[in-house]
Amino acid sequence: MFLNRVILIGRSTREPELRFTGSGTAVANFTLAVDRPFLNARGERETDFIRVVVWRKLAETCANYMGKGRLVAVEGRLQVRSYQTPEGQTRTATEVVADTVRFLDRAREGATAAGPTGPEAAPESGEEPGFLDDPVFNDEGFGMEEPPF
Amino acid sequence: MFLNRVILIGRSTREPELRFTGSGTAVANFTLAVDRPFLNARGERETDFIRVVVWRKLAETCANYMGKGRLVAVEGRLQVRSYQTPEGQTRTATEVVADTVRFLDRAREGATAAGPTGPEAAPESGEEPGFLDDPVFNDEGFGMEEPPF
Amino acid sequence: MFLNRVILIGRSTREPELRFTGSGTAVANFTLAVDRPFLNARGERETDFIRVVVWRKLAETCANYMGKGRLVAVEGRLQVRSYQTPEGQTRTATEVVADTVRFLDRAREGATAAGPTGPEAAPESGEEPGFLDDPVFNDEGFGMEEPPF
Amino acid sequence: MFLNRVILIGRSTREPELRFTGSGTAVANFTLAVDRPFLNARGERETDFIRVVVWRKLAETCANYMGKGRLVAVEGRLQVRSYQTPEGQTRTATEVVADTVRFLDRAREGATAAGPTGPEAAPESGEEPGFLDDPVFNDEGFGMEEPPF
DNA sequence: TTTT
DNA sequence: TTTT
Repeated sequence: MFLNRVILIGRSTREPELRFTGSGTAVANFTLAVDRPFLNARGERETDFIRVVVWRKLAETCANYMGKGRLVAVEGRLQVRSYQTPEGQTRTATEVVADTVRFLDRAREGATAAGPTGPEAAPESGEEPGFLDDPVFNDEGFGMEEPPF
Repeated sequence: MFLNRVILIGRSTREPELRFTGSGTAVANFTLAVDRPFLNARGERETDFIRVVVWRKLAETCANYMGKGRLVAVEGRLQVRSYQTPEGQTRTATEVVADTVRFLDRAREGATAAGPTGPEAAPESGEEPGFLDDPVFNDEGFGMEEPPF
Repeated sequence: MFLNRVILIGRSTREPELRFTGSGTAVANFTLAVDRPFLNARGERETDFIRVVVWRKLAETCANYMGKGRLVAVEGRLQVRSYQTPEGQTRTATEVVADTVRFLDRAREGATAAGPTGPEAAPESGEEPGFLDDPVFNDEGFGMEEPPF
Repeated sequence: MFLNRVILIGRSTREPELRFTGSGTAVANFTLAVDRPFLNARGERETDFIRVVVWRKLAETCANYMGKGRLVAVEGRLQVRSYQTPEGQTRTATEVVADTVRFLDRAREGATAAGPTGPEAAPESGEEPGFLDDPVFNDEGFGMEEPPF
């Protein structure tokens, strides 16, 4: 019996690193800076730095387009994983496994993320995938879902 | 710039412990067992054990009514806190700060949670606050919000 | 540019009616009674009666198991449709297109919903699909999603 | 027994109209254009036009800063209201009662919304409230919530 | 450390 | 039209 839904809007703290599992599945991690909805006792705004994991096509898209500082909306589920430290301690990692990522701003000039196939392959037109005409990316790839019928 | 919303349905793994800050604010922690929405490679269902924190009136309500195994819906925000271990290491704790908790099942006979003022004060009628007529608890207390006008 | 997510917990006001589109796709509608989180000026609790649409396998599951009065959690998107009245007026219908439905209580004895293949085919054991071992139903069928890897 | 949460990201179709109830409570309505997450059978993207209602301080803020075309994130609950047409028919209106609105883009030059005290009072610096330093508006006013302690 |  |  469950429901597990997380929705975040925040800014990426850095370009995600794309890795591959033993069986070749793409996976990427990034961290979202999400401001808290109040000021603390000293009148300062605090920020939660929330780890996000994406898989398959979505991992590749994020690696290509999510430069540092981009504003994104993320939907997913909250996951708590156990792992072993090199010293043999059991530790726990909590992260959002995202199934959808939306880019809410334009990529910046000279953005850090390389684009689909690296800097050399960037389209001359300067068109920026992941914006406007491709409003949403999900696990299955570029912005396409089965319509209701 | 932010949005940070978490919605969970799961079962409480144990009765929350009620504590108080130096300035007397009530706070309670509990863990929610939330099944994952798929079976793993071995055909087993896995579960995330997600830490939840509640404050003030909501902490007291949860301490009183959330026995082990109760099915609850929780709304809140995801928070990442840094803290020091006794050995002086910096570690990170991730938890849901809940602003609303709803009980979705009836309390069990002989439930572990004590009720509003302990077992001795349990109402004779056996009526179970937190169910039916008090369908929602929030930070401010028992199920009341300002209507739109 | 969008995000559109609705999460509801409420009680079904009646058994859904299962219909089929011209091309044979299953579709079902039901209404969820969802209490408002406050009392009105007269001290009464009000209720929103929210229309929900489900498609394909999920439509069949809901038709089979969602009797009147069942407590369910629904996830989906909010949709606004235009349609013509028989008198030729353009009207607007707002409904939640659900992609996930979870049953949060046990089916009642003598429930109205017929079960997978009608009353005659009800399993002798009295086991009630849609509960406990099949905790979630979605568009694709019975409670199975692709795990992360 | 209920949970009722709606989260939307879309663009405002027009400047909200600010009105007041008999007892002087501010209320404003606007419509959000929210693209659907798929293309229809003809390869076109469709859009839901979703009605939103805001009350009190949030109504005033939206009236002041939400020009046509602004990108906003909205959180609230789904409400279904009955009303009478001038011809005496009972009709139903479905809308999102927002408790939080976040502006996700910068106000445009020559924006339609008037600002806090009308066009004449617009700050010379061109600074745009509702952005960056005031990242969120809610029912209670300008971006302030009680911190956990 | 864990719930059904 | 409505659920508990």
